[in-house]
Amino acid sequence: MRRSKKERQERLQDTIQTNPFVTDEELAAAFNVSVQTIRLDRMELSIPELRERIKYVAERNMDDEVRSLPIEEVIGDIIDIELDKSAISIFDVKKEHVFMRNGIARGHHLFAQANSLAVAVINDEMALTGKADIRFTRPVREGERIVAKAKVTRMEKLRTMVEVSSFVGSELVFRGEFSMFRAPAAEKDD
Amino acid sequence: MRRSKKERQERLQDTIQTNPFVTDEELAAAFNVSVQTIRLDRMELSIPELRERIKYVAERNMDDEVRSLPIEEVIGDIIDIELDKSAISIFDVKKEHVFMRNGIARGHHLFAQANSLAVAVINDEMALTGKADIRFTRPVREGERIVAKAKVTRMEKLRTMVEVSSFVGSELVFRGEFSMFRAPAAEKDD
DNA sequence: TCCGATATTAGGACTAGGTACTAAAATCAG
DNA sequence: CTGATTTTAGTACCTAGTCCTAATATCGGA
Repeated sequence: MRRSKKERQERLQDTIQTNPFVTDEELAAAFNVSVQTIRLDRMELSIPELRERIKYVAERNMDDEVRSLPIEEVIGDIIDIELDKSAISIFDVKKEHVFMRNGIARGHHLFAQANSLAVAVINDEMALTGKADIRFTRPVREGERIVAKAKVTRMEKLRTMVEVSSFVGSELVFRGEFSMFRAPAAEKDD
Repeated sequence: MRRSKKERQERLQDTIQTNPFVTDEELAAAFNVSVQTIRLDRMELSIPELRERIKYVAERNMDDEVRSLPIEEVIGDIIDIELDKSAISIFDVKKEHVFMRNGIARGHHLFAQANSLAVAVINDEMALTGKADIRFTRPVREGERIVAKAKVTRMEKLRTMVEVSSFVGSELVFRGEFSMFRAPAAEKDD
């Protein structure tokens, strides 16, 4: 064993994540183990086979042209959602999100996460932000994980109010009140 | 012949175009010919096999992801700026900025342009957004050009108020009032 | 109507990149 | 040193094909 099984599996996951097009054979060669070991690893990690991975990526691409607002469009990862009630997403602040000069996250990323979550929580064909009242309460830095919590506070015919609070640990870093328009059907075209 | 070979091949091309995920067997059933005929057709039309098609779509998707994710730098091009007074930037709404299903620009891009401009107009080492009161007055669509105009309305010791109005043509699409903190220089890192 | 050309179908051998399973061998940990 | 864990090996089978040969079906013209 070059390294522990655990480490290999972690790196495997990583490798496949960044390059879903890699075959078991290539992986076996890369990690210097047998193809069967790679397959066992994949099974333990529930990583589908090459063709399924490729298909998944391709399907997501197709969706771009047809389907409705998927999870992929949300900034940050939704970890919990109850439509028209509440939702939680996390967003890891990386180098590309901060000002170079001071390492502080640019406001629009926090806004994007919150706004995105406000859109996602709405249980309708379409949701658009009408108004927003937001407040950045503490700068967020690279490496920090922002947990955004959205709560639907009021639902009217056209307008839905969503309150989003974002935290790093237990500290509030952002708060926003979003007034969302919901459109049950298609166009309100110009 | 159910129909002419020519017609079948045209429809075949069409079918595969809109649904690259279809197998030869499914196509054979659909056109009521044998699988072999479909394969001959594909060959004559130089249409690759299912897996190659899927792979192609998936690869395109990978490219997309790499280029669409980072929201970097100043959002929009600044075309005029007078520090601590006013600034103007333009932002062209492209496919990657809109919701797939309705072609309407996602709010955070408008916010990002405005916020970015509010930061840029501040003549100091550093500027951070403290509060913002924003309003989306009209949906913006793919292909439209947003002109954001920022105006510094009040300057206090720590706080600077910036008003940003964004237009498409002569129509107001977004308005925001930003309360910016300038250069508390956040003692920590760098 | 028959003839040749074109079109279609059938079948076999082979491929990649797997799954699912069994079994043996190697390695680790107490 | 023993028992459990991990790794490797090998088999049969799968899908969605390729490539190739050969037989059959159908059409269009003299």
